[in-house]
Amino acid sequence: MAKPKFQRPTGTHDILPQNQGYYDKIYNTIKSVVGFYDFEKIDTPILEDFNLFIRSIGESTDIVEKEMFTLKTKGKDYLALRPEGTVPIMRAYIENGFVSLSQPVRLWYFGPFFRYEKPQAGRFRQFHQFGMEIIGESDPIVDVQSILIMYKILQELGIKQLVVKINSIGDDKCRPQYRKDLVKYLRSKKNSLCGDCQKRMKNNPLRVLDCKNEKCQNILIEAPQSVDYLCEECKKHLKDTLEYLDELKIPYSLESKLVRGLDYYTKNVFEIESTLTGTVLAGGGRYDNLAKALGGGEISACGVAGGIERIINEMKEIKSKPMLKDVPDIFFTQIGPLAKKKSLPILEELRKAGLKVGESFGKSGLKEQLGKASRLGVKVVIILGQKEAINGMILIRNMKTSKQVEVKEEEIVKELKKTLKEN
RNA sequence: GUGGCUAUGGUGUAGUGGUAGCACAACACCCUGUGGAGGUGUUUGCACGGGUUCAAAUCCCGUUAGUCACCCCA
Repeated sequence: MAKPKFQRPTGTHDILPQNQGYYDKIYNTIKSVVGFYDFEKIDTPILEDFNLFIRSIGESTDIVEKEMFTLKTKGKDYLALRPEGTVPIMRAYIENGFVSLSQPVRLWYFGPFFRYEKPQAGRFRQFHQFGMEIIGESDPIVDVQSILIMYKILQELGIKQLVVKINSIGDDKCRPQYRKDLVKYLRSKKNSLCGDCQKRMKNNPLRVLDCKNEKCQNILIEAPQSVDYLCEECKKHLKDTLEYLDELKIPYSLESKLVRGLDYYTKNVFEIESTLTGTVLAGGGRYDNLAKALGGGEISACGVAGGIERIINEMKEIKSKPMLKDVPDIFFTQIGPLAKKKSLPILEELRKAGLKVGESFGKSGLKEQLGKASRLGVKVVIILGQKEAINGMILIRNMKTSKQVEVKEEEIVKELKKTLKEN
């Protein structure tokens, strides 16, 4: 590397032209799928009140404890770069009075998010997520719709080897008892747990469940499982969810140790994983307590979010093609100063007529210009030379047949359309 | 926050202590009037800072950055 004076902050990326096609393809795929399911797009600010996230995500979660980008404004507001999408949307739902709309409200989003973490595969400080939230509905069928929609989007992007991992972590009625028994069990084995887990036991005991330390995993084999503690309501919710999934023939596995790091989840939590690479491409769940935590009412909701960069990695892995750049059909060449002067207005005329035209005005040699046209693979080249410019004529060259005709300047649009049609 | 690995033109690479090379790309000219070519030429580099040595791209230390793993997560 030279020694650039400035470089990107750690964990951020320039999305280069050659990668834009992936973002475009994902965006368009989402748009077409969620459009069918009647979702509407929402964009929330990238900056939010810092406390919004503490209230909702949980004070002792990693996201809040160490992963937020925060800043103080000149007016002394304490703000944070949004680390995830669900909480701002719930805030917007409450703030904009969406309770009075017909429920549920279905919203989707696509945009950048920020977490102060050490970058590694599929994880950056600025990354992109998209997601869907269904707010104001408690029926498990919308949980399944969330899963289905995400599943279909991934499939339409070419990612077919997928499995849904699902669990229920209960609600306010049944989770406290489970937590109590789990802590009791863990405490009895405390000395065999890893250091991290001893800490988690206090702050966030459910998190011990997905510790990857082998010793901890061995201890957890005997640990109480959340599904055994579910109250009638949560149990039915999970059972219905699984039945709907069976009906859709979506492969899933019940993962008693799946928890997820955000405090606002209740009942169902799930992840969609690539069986090819083992990467979690999307995750989500139900969050019936979030609205209340933010000062709204009792509002049931459910959502799912996907990581764009992880999906792009996966697409590259399986050679799923990005969206292709659309190339012009026509290329404009000019020779001589008079032709050059006339070329801009003519080009404008062509643009207005809806034709896509390439050019290389900086070049003067016809050979070079034709060469570029040829490389682009255009079908038709317009040649405006000195002689033609004086006579008010213009040449249309068919690149396939190498035949060219001379037409009047004012008939250029008509003649071009005719030539394109013939090809 | 912890640990492993890596760092040579724009890109991809060779160079294991002794003259920094190759390919592609870019640009210019051959060439202001007809096709992806060719020829000729030009530009661009050892991440940064220290140390060892007669001599460092090469060995050592530090920094920075990248990457991978842990933590956590999309």
